[in-house]
Amino acid sequence: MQTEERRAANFIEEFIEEDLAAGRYDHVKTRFPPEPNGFLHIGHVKALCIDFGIAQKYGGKCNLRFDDTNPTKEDSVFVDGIEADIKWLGFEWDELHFASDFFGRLYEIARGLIKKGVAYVDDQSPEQMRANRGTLTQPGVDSPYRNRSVEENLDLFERMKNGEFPDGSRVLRAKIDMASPNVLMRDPTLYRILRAHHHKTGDEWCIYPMYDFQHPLQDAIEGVTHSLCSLEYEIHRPLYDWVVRQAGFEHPPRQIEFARLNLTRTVMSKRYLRRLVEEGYVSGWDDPRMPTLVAMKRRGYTPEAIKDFLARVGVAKADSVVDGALLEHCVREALGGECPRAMAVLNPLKVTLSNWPEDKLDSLRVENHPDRPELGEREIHFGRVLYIEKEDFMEDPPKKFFRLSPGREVRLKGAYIIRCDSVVKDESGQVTELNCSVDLDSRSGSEGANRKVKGTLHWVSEYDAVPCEVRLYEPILNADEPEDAPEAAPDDEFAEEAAAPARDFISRLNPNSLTVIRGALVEPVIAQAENGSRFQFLRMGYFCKDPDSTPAMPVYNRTVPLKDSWAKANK
RNA sequence: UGGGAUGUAGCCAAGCGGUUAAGGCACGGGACUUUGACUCCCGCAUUCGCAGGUUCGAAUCCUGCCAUCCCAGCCA
Repeated sequence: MQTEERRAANFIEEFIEEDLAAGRYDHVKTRFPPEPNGFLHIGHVKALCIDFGIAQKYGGKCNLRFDDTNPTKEDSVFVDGIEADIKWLGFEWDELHFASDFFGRLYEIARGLIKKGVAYVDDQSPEQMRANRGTLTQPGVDSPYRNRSVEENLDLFERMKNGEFPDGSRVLRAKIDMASPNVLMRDPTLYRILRAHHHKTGDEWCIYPMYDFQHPLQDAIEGVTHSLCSLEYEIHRPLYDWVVRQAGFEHPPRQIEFARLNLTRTVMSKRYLRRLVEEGYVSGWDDPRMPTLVAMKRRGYTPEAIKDFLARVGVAKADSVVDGALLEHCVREALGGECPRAMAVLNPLKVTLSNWPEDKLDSLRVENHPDRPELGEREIHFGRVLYIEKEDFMEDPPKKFFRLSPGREVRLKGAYIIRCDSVVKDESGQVTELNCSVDLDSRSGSEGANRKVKGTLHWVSEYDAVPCEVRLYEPILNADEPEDAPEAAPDDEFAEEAAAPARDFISRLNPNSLTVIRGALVEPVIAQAENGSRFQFLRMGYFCKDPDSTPAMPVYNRTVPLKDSWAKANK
């Protein structure tokens, strides 16, 4: 192996190496700062991989910090969930912090800004503030309360804290520049009055710091050197720097922004995910169709697959939408070498072998993995009646159909070669059963098995078959339509809703995102496995046993299907 | 119409003035195959949003234009 010099893998690492080389920092410290208002999704994992990955690469540490400054949206169940998710991924944080543990210190820093004359209490209503903020093209105008004395501001701010004023009646603002072309710099709010029960501080506080005040200070307090965040915070950087500088920190952290992850046919906004859960479009945050980590875990994705995916996606500043096929590829690659194989017939078609004695049972040894003999073998049984996949039989097959059809032969994996002699149909003409004959000399492993046969099918004997529920998934959103027919966007005055796209994302939900198959038949190993167990169901994909399983009815989620060039060719 | 950012193949993404523009996914072709899987070969941008300019030489520098994203929460 040749020596490999450490190279910056992306622009963030380039910046860091420049900083290190220039002596601006002599170490690297990062942080992952979620708000505990929901579960982590794969978009967060991109940030996680960057924050933890960079700290590790440069011999530094990464903190986990909860930015819990808005008690109306946060809950400790999310704190627990996020911690569990990060551990599941295999990351280890250095220090664990809560912004709320620093409310006292933040309050003192705010008082310091007031004393410096760069923060003031504003009595304007939210409506007045909005009106006076100006627009993107017009400057704002100063608040009539902007030039209060330091003493009055100090007094008012303390009384805000003491609960003397109703919610929303006053705020603490930074005194910067109401005419700034960057709207965020037009005297941003630093503190608001909010009576809400906080998951950690309870009712101790009735004023809470805003993100733009808390976040940079918390970074500085923790000694973060590089504060990595997504692109939408780019405009906040001047304010971030302003706050840290005004607070007098000597070693200001450097904020660097990168593009967040988007995936095709995937909902990634926390607000929409919440809506899917609350309105019952999915069964919960861990519904396997969700992009959350709890859902991916339940579906059968592994931490390695997810991290590999993010490594392949890379880090850059261009807005992008990554093809979900890349994620699936990473999942298959991670599972392919590991998962034992077994057979499951999702949509059974009964096969009766005319030349096989009624009560004769052959015991067969089959490999658990084609490339890993150390994974051993298992025993399955072959009898007169067995089941194959409905889609593996066609009465009038097209060219290149290598499966079963009248008069044709096919190999049953690990067993015998059979030929279809006749077809049984119901009144409506549907094929309900096949009569086949076995080549008795073709038992797997024997001399007679050593001949070319068009196709090899998976199967389960009636003797072995255990009923199973199988759940198949597709992306939660429909494929993008070529033309986005714009729906009229109602002029709504609610800022909260203004972010909603013209077209309701609910109308884009894929009606086929979940298919439940109740009549599947599987081998005993599959039925008896523990929840969370993974198998490759031969030719059908990777599957993971769901916690909904009962002793009477195992339930499996399809993690991802196998590639299927036949299905593709048929489209 | 203000400010901040971004534009390299179907999708990501290297490239940082000097021979034929990395790599992955997707896609197409072939080999192998008791999984139409896996694996293995081969192919896949005369061109870097567009137009000019500088230069012996430009995806890389300059100018202009176009497109897209972000910002007017007492959310983060």
